[in-house]
Amino acid sequence: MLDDKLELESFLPYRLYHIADLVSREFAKIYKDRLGLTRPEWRVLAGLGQHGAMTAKAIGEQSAMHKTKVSRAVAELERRRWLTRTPDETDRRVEHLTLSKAGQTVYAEMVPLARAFERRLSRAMGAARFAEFEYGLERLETFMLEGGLSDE
Amino acid sequence: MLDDKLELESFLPYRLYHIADLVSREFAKIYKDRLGLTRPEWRVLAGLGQHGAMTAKAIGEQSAMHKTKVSRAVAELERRRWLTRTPDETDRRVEHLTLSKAGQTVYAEMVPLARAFERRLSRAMGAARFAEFEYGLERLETFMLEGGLSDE
DNA sequence: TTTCAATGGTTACATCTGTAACCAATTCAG
DNA sequence: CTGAATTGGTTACAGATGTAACCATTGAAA
Repeated sequence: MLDDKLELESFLPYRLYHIADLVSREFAKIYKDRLGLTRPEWRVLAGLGQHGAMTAKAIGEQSAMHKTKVSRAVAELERRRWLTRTPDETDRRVEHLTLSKAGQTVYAEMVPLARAFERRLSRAMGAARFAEFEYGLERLETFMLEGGLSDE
Repeated sequence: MLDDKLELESFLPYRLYHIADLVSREFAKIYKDRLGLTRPEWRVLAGLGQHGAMTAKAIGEQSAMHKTKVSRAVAELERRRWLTRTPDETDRRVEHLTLSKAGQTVYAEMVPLARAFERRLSRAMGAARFAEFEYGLERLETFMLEGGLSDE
């Protein structure tokens, strides 16, 4: 290929972002339709369902969301009574968030949707290639979080 | 793993999106710092540099951007005199966009930055794994654009 | 022709996101 | 202790994005 041109379609950062976006939107369509969740709300629910009780800060860390995003998603889920806040006994800045019964029900619906979606992807790629791909992501993530930052 | 819980950190759509975001932001930092470009502007420039002259519509198709995003990025690049518009001879709705001299200079600066960044990723993953990973993306993309849509 | 649907592109509006400022509570240093 | 710096969390504001409405032009049908 010519050295003074760049083929956008095969440039990895572009490709990666584009495809991630396709996948994410496609999946979001599913849970938005059936459960009325936005992506941040889905993630909060996923965190609480998985861990039982978390602070807003912990949710942000686990799911890579900005604290304002978490704050807003939590407020909305609380409004729908899918979670409740419990003040921490010893540190009154902190609130522990837990899913309500209703929230647990929604979580129980969202898990199989997620599994099914992932299974579709895995099948489309082939299980072996899927695993290999996940490992590639692993490497990429490690690199980005560690060394990637400094110029070469 | 328990069947009624989902491990967010290893859920592919989440992982994929998160890592794509990391990569994209990291790369954006570079060209924003050095060239003062937003992501949509970078993509428009990439399209024009690669193809010479395009309509706004074609740019949107090549780089997977909504037409309003393209419209705004083009307006900004025009304001900086990095591209010019030429009305189509036969269809007066259409404008052909081309890089100005200044625009070509910026393009010439952005290409090596892109290559260098991609090379860093490739090196971090190992060339073989990188290629395998690209192929995985390929499969994923095909699936999303074709069959992925219908419920299983 | 004349009319009506479709197309390239821009703009108005609502929504979402991040930055920064903020509040209350807590911790740490002197 | 007391005051400054830190932390969990919310909110105000500004910027980016998508949806929908729009304008001008073209194509197709009657």
